[in-house]
Amino acid sequence: MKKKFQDIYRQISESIESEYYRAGDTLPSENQLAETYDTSRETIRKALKMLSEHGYIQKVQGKGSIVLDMSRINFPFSGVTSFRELSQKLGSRAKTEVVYLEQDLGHLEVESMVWHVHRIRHIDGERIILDKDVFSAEVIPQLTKAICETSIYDYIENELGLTISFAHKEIVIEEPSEEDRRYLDLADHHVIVVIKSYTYLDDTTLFQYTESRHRSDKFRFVDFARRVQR
Amino acid sequence: MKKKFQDIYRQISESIESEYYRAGDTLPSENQLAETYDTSRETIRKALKMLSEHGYIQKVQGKGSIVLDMSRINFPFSGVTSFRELSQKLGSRAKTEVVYLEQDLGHLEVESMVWHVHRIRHIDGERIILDKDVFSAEVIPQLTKAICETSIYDYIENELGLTISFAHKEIVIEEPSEEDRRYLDLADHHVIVVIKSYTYLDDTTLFQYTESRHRSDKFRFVDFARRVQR
DNA sequence: TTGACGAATTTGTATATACAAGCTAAACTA
DNA sequence: TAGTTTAGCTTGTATATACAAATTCGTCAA
Repeated sequence: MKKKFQDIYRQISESIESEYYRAGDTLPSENQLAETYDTSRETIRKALKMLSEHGYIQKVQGKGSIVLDMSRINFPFSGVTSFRELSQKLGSRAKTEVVYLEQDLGHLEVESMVWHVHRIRHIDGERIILDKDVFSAEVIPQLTKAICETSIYDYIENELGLTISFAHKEIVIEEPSEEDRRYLDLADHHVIVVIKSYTYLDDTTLFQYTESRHRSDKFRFVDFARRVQR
Repeated sequence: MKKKFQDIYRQISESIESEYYRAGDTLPSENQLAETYDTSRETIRKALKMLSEHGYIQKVQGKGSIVLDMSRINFPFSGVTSFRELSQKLGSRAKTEVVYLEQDLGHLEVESMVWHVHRIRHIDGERIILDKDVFSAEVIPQLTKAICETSIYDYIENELGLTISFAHKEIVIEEPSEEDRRYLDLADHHVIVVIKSYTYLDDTTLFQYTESRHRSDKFRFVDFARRVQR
């Protein structure tokens, strides 16, 4: 199937990012867009719903769809994103170093075989982030240093054909552990920002637990949030 | 209008929270639900979409809608939420103290009249959070100490009839300022978690800038996030 | 001039139909 | 028995229609 509404979403979001539509502008009406893209109004509405959820536009009944100012969202950390995808924005400034890779009998929801991966994320030559991952070996039978250095998410989605779907995340502040001190360039920063996340596949199986340990001065979390209705 | 799909969302979400449907269960099919609630399948789908976005269920094509384990989300901070709404979960353990309330010519997107509100949030008798708000006086003509002590959001939505819609948020770690030291019980915690947020109304007007300054040991950010498609 | 009213436009909700795509389990075949 | 196919279920996408609700703006009247 074509997934027309996703194509339309992509086209309009690109038009907003390239500033063909500017912040404050009103998009063409749903009926106009339906004619432009030779489709039905409902399909347009699905695309606009996505744009609204991702912070591109605000819909106002009776008025239209107003383009929002996306420029403030310059570090889209929200959502489930891999360091690989993030580092593409940083370019050559980011590097990954695998310091530990083992398979053993561990605990991830239930007792079973798991992979342990510890990685140091370098940014501008400094060791800023320590990622400690636990992966289910049932889901990921094989794991190599090369995969860990590039992108595990890429491997899971494109090589294994699995679909990563959602995550529970938690951010807390901790004292640096002995391990943090060894692997990170802490200087005189005396706290660590820890992002703990449980990541799930399409079929709701838990396949990853991560502790992403950040040097506090380099940590920044940016989010776009809609008010939830009660 | 009735907004059937919201009613259905509420009913099903309550059924999940009361554990009528348990984690791992499959909900009745969309066609069955449509018959049960005497409505069309599209209306059911809108309700299920909301449940999915809020982390209640996971939809799997060809299989059904699987109930997720919500129990890990015990401090739903994500989304745009007021301290008032949060403190309801804390019960009598939370208290608000207004330490500053002034109107003057300030800067919120453009030079105009604004309200400045500084509030200390007490939890279990300790001064944990310092909230520094800037409100547009155009949107909120009148503001009293009593309103600031209960809930400004409540006042805006129920008294003024305005609709709070979305926010840009940013979380960073900072050194405590002189003000932080004066107003908070910092003990020997030497960093502050700062949540900066810009909050907007329905019609995309910016009406609030907030710096919510938390003692780091009491800070916890919990989130449910779906993987964004590219 | 000002206010009230109403028509036109825009988004929101509800319903119906059709077919595609993915999963499961029964039926079938070698 | 073991593997394959198929039928029937599930959710996903696309389309069409109808009416409700909110906004905008022109028209009309006092």
